Amino acid sequence: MSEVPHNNRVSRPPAMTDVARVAGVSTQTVSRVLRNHPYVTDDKRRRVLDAVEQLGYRMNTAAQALSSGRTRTIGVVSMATESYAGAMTQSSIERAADEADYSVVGAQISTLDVDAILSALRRLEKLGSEAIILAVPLRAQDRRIEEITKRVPTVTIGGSPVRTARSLAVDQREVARLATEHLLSLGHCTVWHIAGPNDWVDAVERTAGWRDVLTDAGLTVPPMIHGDWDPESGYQAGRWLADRSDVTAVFVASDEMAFGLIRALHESGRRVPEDVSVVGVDDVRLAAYCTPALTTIAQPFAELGRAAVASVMSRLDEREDPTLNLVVRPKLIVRSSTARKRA
Amino acid sequence: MSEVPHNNRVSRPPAMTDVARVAGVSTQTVSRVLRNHPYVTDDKRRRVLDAVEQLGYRMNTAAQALSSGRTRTIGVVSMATESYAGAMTQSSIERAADEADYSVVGAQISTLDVDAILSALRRLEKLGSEAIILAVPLRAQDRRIEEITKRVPTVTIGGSPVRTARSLAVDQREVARLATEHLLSLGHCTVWHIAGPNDWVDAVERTAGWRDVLTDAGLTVPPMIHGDWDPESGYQAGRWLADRSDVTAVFVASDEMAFGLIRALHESGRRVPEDVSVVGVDDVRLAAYCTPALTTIAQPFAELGRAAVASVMSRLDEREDPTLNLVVRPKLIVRSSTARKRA
DNA sequence: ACGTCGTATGGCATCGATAACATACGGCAG
DNA sequence: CTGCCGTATGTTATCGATGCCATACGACGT
Repeated sequence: MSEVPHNNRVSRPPAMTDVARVAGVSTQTVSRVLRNHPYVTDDKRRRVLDAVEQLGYRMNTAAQALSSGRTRTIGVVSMATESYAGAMTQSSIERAADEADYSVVGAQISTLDVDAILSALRRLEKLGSEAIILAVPLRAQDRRIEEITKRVPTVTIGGSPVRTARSLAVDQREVARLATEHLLSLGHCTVWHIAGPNDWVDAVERTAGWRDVLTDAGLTVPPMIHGDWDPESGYQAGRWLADRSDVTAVFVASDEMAFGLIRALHESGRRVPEDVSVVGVDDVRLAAYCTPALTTIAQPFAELGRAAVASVMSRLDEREDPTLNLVVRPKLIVRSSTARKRA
Repeated sequence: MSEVPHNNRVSRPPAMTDVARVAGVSTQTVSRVLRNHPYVTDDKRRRVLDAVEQLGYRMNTAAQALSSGRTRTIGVVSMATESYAGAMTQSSIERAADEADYSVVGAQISTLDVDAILSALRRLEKLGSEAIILAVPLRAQDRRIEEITKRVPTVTIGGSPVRTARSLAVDQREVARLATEHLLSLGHCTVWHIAGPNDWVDAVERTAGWRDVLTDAGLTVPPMIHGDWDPESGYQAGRWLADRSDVTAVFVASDEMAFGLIRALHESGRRVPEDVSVVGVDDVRLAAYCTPALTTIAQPFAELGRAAVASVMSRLDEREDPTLNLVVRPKLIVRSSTARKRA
């Protein structure tokens, strides 16, 4: 052995050989103890554990990954984690992974296109992610993406189903249906809609659900307005809607835009819910506390994140996927931003 | 060489030797090309790159980490990333790290105590994090934590300064001062305070700042109420405050609690801002769009996250820390929840 | 008494990349 | 013409852990 190790670190943290030497066993036995393999006597097991304790030894993840081919890491591709839904999902994924003793590496994309997603996926694959959770609202399917998801077990959350991946999502048409039917049931003649951006599946699905309900009921479908999820865009939409006295019910694709809308209506002297009923989506934490308290559709983000982790875990362990029959239902929460249409 | 590699994978992804063989050079040359080392002729460089392209080769991170001792990974310990502040910080860190071509592994803790933080830190260290960003509002100092931060470059965000780590934070006393002085300047006789939990530094600092301003002005310090950051706790506090007619100005330690408070006041028939002025902290996205639009103290979370990354990066590269003279200032944003005290 | 089996343990090659060292070559100063 | 130096490239040991195989030992059935 030369004086200086090739990577030039002078004093290195204890390695398995150190533990083995102190415990008077082979590295192989140390390895077995640490991974709870059978065929180790209690005596040696104890000596190894003592040595580990004494040296403050912790296993080198890189070496383990290289040798075993397993990284105990899952990758998460996401977008807009600073939004309520994004943050909730991300955070529940991390907690669930943590419980399974897996680490999470994130790859955030800032633009919603195939190239961005691809580069994120490639990065995660290179890092050796054993599984990937794809939590982007991508609509397009892409062959190159599917190639990667064929190699590494993938679950998509809320994105369009990649053919080769398991897909978990709240049914966004159902979300729209709940909202729209709630408004119709209050006697409104039709329901207006402030949609999210067209490249988000969720947005498109909500729009479709909204349109379906109206069409099925034989009602006219009012022109749709597009927002960008930001409250400001809801506000702008509201400025425009406030002038039209025939607007009495609006389904807004997100709570944040909904509050923007309500503010605009308020400023124009149209009261919510007396003059206009508003339903949002997400049930953000402030929904119940702003005025008026917002009627909205809650989505089980945390459950979705947990389910995503459970699903990929089951695939890694070659167990049956516990989420196969899982149905995550959106839920209408009626508060004070909706009311029966005035005569 | 045996037929089956020891880790039992049948067809492995291309390794550097494969690239070397195809390009007709040694692995060393491949390595040099990939890391832009000098002393490689253009001819070979091209052949290597071609081979890389042809094989779809990507370097094995685990092997690289093991061999070089560098993981290009930074760890982030955080709490409550589903809150606005947490999500913003986390997300800005990831973006900044990404630009430096570093990956981020997160370690979320669910309880705010030294043991939780320690185990998170240990996990990150074991994963080989080259640097750690400690974004928890821990108050206590702890020797075991400092031991780790001595080994791996650490920046704390918004936590109490660990002696061995660089600390970045918005001055929370200043936050409180801005809020309290704003309210006093509107003619209020004193300012009430809904604080955050006592184990959060930020909360304690805000309380201290609030108390200082009142004391310096020779005013009586009203009893303080503790919340838990959740809007509901602001609401509960509001139920209690609403009965006291001498309450005309409240500084709330977070926007979410502030909206809870406002709702409670509203329900009790006390108007904001006519009867009671309210200032929050954070400037959440909805602050400007709920009614009344909330006067609040904005904090530059994104800037803080970027600065944290810049700081640890500079230490890894042994450059001068660009954030040494960085001052991140909170900013008062006056909206409609505060008004001059009525005569 | 002896082969067999299950338990317990160690030796060695290996994963994929990098650092350190060795080597080969061409140009240029003396 | 020789020796030295900078460029260009290959060889080998190494990082730290694991898989596979060999081996050793005691118990047990025959």
